[in-house]
Amino acid sequence: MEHPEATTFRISSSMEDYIKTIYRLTTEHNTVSTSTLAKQMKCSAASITNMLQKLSNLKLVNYERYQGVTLTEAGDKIALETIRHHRLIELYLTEILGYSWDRVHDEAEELEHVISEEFEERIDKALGYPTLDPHGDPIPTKEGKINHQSFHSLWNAKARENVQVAHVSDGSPEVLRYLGSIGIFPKVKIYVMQKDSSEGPVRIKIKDTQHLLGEELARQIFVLST
Amino acid sequence: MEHPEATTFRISSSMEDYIKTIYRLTTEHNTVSTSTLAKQMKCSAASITNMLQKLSNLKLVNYERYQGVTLTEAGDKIALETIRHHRLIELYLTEILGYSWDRVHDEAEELEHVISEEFEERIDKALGYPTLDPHGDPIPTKEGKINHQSFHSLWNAKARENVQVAHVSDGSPEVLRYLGSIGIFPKVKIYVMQKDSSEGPVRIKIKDTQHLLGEELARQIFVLST
DNA sequence: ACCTATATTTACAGTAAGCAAAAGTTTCTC
DNA sequence: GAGAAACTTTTGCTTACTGTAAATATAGGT
Repeated sequence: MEHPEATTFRISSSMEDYIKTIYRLTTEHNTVSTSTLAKQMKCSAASITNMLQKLSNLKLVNYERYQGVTLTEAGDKIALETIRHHRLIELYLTEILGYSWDRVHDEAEELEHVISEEFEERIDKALGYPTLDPHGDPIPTKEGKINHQSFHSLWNAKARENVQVAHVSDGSPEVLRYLGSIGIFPKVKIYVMQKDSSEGPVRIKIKDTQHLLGEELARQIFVLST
Repeated sequence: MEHPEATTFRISSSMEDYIKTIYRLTTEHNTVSTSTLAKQMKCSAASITNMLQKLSNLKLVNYERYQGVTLTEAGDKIALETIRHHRLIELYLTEILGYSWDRVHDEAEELEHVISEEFEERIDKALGYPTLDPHGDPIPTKEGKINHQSFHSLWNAKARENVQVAHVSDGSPEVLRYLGSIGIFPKVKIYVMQKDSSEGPVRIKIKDTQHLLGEELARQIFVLST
């Protein structure tokens, strides 16, 4: 039997953004510090502390002063709902409305907080119940399940390896535009030609065309060995 | 030569809602009172005064204490932009996403404040640059032109008149569901059979089926004589 | 172990909304 | 045209979020 445990209080857009960011950062490190959050959210550390105290009172995060923060189960659920909205919207914008993939993030960032359950369901259906967003990131299910897959980044690939793009970071429009221009999208096959030192660029081949990618770029491309 | 006169300050969702409401009410009466606004916006008169002062400082409304309010040209422009968003979204939700017409208002009310110029353009295009929303209300152009047409309401129709539905009020989901259930939509032809006193219901025929409509309902249906 | 540098929190202040109650203005009525 | 009623504004307080500056806790180096 399910135990809905419906949150009775109102969750603001702002709170959703904090929770989403905490979710992302706790998948990389076990716990998140105030200053890390401040940097990510581009706001002062004091504001972070303030919000963490509020979220802690609402039992959405586990928070002890000076000790960093993690999400509670309730917080996790909210994070996944918000991420589901975000990624469904991103995919809808590219697939149905013809957006280029570097434009969808900012639009989704706003829309994700206001769409209704019905809107979510209808675009999910229109998209054929997809599992990946335009950048290759998994879309959580309505029940809050998500496929955590840890790919290695192209930067760590070995020379003479055949790989397939799994997903790319969706943070920077410039990066996405460049990657698109050289044909890097999820599912695309790449041959790693050369990877000399740990500092020099990686040389790759996509459909017979060679490219050199610097560290910053290569680190944002996540691949699967084939 | 155009004179863009771009507003440099930030217009909040809340301000857009006030402006939209003032717009609607000034088409019915020349000037709008604080209390009328308070009733429409379901908030206290004090809050209205407060916001009118703010909007007045931003030169979006003409406001003199105790004397009611109207929109300035800049305010009018914002109202029309917001209404354009609202109506395009409503139409998109019904035409493309399959919403029933009684569900679209609340969703549009939220979305209208957050969509980008690009979103607006893309749904406009997807809809084939439409001019009417699902309730028959005109969609302002991007330049802020709108077809003001004053129809008479079905309540004032004469017996033995053939009329065509032009638009219906989109305020109440219950009303819209009922009207939909008896086949009343924009463009539909109605024959007014009987209209006795100024109080009794109006008897109409739609596709050989008769219906009786009370005053409150009939007043929300606007028609064109044919 | 102590002292300093860094990280975090507290305290206080500002903006944007909102409401109730008090005070002020207009309008209606006789 | 004076008083009452109705409406509007002012005042003062509340909530939500954000920021700066000062205070405090933790952690690293010797």
